[in-house]
This record gives sequence, structure tokens and C-alpha cells, in this order.
Amino acid sequence: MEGSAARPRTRIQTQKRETILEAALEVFSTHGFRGSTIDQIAAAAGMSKPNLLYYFRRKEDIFTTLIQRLLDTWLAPLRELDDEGDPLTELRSYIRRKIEMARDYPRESRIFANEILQGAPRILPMLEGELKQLVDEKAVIIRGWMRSGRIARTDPYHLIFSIWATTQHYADFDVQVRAVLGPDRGGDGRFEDAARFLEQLFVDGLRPKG
Amino acid sequence: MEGSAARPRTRIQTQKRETILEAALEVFSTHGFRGSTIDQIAAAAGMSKPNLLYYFRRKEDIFTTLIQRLLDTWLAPLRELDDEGDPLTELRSYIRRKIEMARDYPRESRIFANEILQGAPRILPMLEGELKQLVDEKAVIIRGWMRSGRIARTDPYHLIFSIWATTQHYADFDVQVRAVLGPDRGGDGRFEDAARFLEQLFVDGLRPKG
DNA sequence: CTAACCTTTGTCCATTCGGTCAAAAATGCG
DNA sequence: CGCATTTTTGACCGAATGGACAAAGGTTAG
Repeated sequence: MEGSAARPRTRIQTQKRETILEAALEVFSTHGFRGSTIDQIAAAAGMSKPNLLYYFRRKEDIFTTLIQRLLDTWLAPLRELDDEGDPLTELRSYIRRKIEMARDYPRESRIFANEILQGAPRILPMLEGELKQLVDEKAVIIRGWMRSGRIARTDPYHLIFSIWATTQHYADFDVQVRAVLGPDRGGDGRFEDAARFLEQLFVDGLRPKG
Repeated sequence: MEGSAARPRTRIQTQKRETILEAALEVFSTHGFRGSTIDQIAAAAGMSKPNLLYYFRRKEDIFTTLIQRLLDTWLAPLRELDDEGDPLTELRSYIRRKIEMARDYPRESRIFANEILQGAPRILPMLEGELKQLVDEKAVIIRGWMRSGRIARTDPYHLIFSIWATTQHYADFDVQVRAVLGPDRGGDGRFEDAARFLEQLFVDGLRPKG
């Protein structure tokens, strides 16, 4: 049977494909799609290039499979934003979850950043579809909070963008963050500091006036 | 005489090197260093590959020359942050300048983003040197404003990071921003909307309490 | 055991890419 | 003009890369 079929049958296939995707995440996230080679991924996965190509016919198949799977994980925090909750608490939790993801899953963040930076040639449909739809939904919720005066009136889309930007910054631009903070402050504490700063900024910035 | 010498003598050399750097900015900013080819740059500059290599011996020489020149432009807005001015006004102007740069010079932003995403292999010294030094200076100023109670107490480094992140987001992730905003709101107005949102967020978020 | 199927590998190929080189063309100068 | 210097180009090279393929090695069920 064809190994690279969409639905792997055997346990060994599932497992090896998993190994490959993990290796691909590592490689793609640091070099981008074009900068990564099949050999690198194969080496990281501990197998030969032809063997890897038995499980995924083309380099691009690895990438698209990987990124499709990642998108769900990546959007999970926003999905959890709850209409029913207290607005400032909800937003604070969202920020905290996003910072934790930047800390714990920086590769996932970087792989998206890399792709989008280059014009999102392979994932534009996802951005215009799944992503836009989710953001539209949540923007309605946020606007509702604003209308009822529970947070300050502002643009919900740019609010979401700014949360994405500030939190993912600590994954995507980690080298720069550490370079600027220097050896003293660039340690593990930087995520906690960032979380505190951002929660303060957004909570104070969004607290309803008057 | 050797064309690729550090100091070009003739007018034609200066001019052609300029043409190459402009073309390189275009190419590097969309594909990153590794993803860009000398042929692409040569084509964009309207000359043959060997001719380009007459002016710059190696691909990396083009990149480092370009990025060294860009750094000054890129840091100019932060340099202008003035000790003497009114804190909130100064920060508001800084944000506005940065948004304008994201709108008018997105390629410059992307070239840095690309490089840093990949671990800043070619510019790490600049980040640890020039950049860190400038940020350290400005952090002192900002901390002074906090001490005197003119803005809320918080972490000046993360404040600067968050301004970078939010403003550059509109250059680096432009495709995503436009995809999410959709055809209606994704037009030219998005930068103005972003500027308004960010000024409000930071001014309200930093206004001294009590 | 053996036949059918799954997995792995060595080898090979066409293309792309960074870079070289020598020769040709253009330019500047006395 | 005539010579020297600068600029441009076509041809070429070795290394890297994505991918194909057939043969070899394993595994499993009857």
C-alpha cells in the first residue's frame, strides 16, 4: 500500500509520520519553508531521505499537513474567549494563555510567522477562511462588551491584532528580546515579566472610563 | 580597480551599488536571506549576475551592507524619544512614527523580521550592541518618567517591546491583517485605524493612576 | 515455508544556486 | 586617435537540492 496516502493504515505509519512532523516542525520553524531541506528533516527524524519521501511524497505535503494540524492548537486560546465571562478577566486570561504558548510552543509561532512574512503563499486560504471567521465571531463578542460599557470602546479587530503581536513577539523575536534584555534579565523570567506588563497594559488600557 | 571595494570611487559605482541595494531590499524582504537568489536580485536590478557580483563579491556582502544602512533608519524614531518632552505625548508620537514606518517602509521591517526569526545569524552583534545600547538609554528616560509619576509604573523594556510588536505587526503580518479585515476594512484606512487604536491603548494604559 | 505486502536504502538525475574567469565592450584620458 | 582602466557578459564549475526508482530487506498470514 502507498505510504503517503492521506489515511495511514498501520501503526508504524502513523508513528513514523508523527516523527517526521515533529522533526519538520523543528526544521521549518527555524529556516522557513524554502530554507529547509528534506535532508535536514530526514536527519532530524532519524531516517534516510528516500525513506521520508515514502511517507510524504513531496516537501510541501509535509508542510501543509503540519500547518493544518497546528492551526487548531494555535487558535485554541482565542476560541476559549467566553461571551459569558467577565470581559477584563477573559481578555486577561487570553493574554496569559498566549504568552504561555509563546513560551512553551515558540516553534509553532515561528512557523506561522515565517509563512506569513513571506506572503502566506501556502496558507492564505486558511487566513481568509477559518481564521477570519473565528476573529469575526470574537469581534462581535468584544463589541458587545463595549456596547454594554464593560470595557472601553475601541476597535475589536485591532485589539486582537495587538494581543497577537505583543504575545507572539516573545516567540518570534526571542533572539532580539534576549539580546536587548542582556544576560541578567534575559533569563526565564522574561515571560513572567512580559505577562505582568501586558496584563497591566491591556487591563488599564481597556478599563471603561468615567 | 576592484568594483566591490568598500569605498566606491566613481559615480557609476556609487549609483549601481545603490540600484543593487534597492533591488536587494525588495528581494530579501520578501524571501529572506536564504530564500533569495543572486539571480533574482540581479534581475530586479536590471543587470546580469556576474555584473552584480562585480559590485558585491558575495551575496552576504549585499545583505550586510544593506542591513547596516537600514538599521539607522529603523531606529531613528526611538532615537527621537525626548527626555524633555511630555511623556505621554512623546510616546504617542513614537507610536505614530512607528506606524507610519510600517506603512511607508514595510520592506525594511520585514527584512529585520526575517533575519531575527531565523536567529539573527548575521545581525546578532548589532542587536547586542547598538540596539541594546539605545534601548538601555531610552529605558532610563522612561523609568525617570515613571519615578516622577508622570506615567504609570511598569517595565520600560517590555513597554518598548510592545510598541515594536504592535506597530511592526502591520508591516510584517500585513497579509494576515488584510485577510482578517477582509476586503471592506482591509483598505488603506487600516493604518489610520491601527494608529488610533494603539494611541488610545497605550495612552490609557500608561496614564498615571490615582 | 512461502507468497504477498510493507519498509528501507543506494543510486541516480535534472535543476538551481553561489561563485569564477577570461574575454569582450565601454569608457576615460593624454 | 590610442592606450589603460573600468564595466559587462557568456560560458562554465562544483555543490546542494527535490525527487524518482528499482532493488533489497522485513514482516505477516496462510
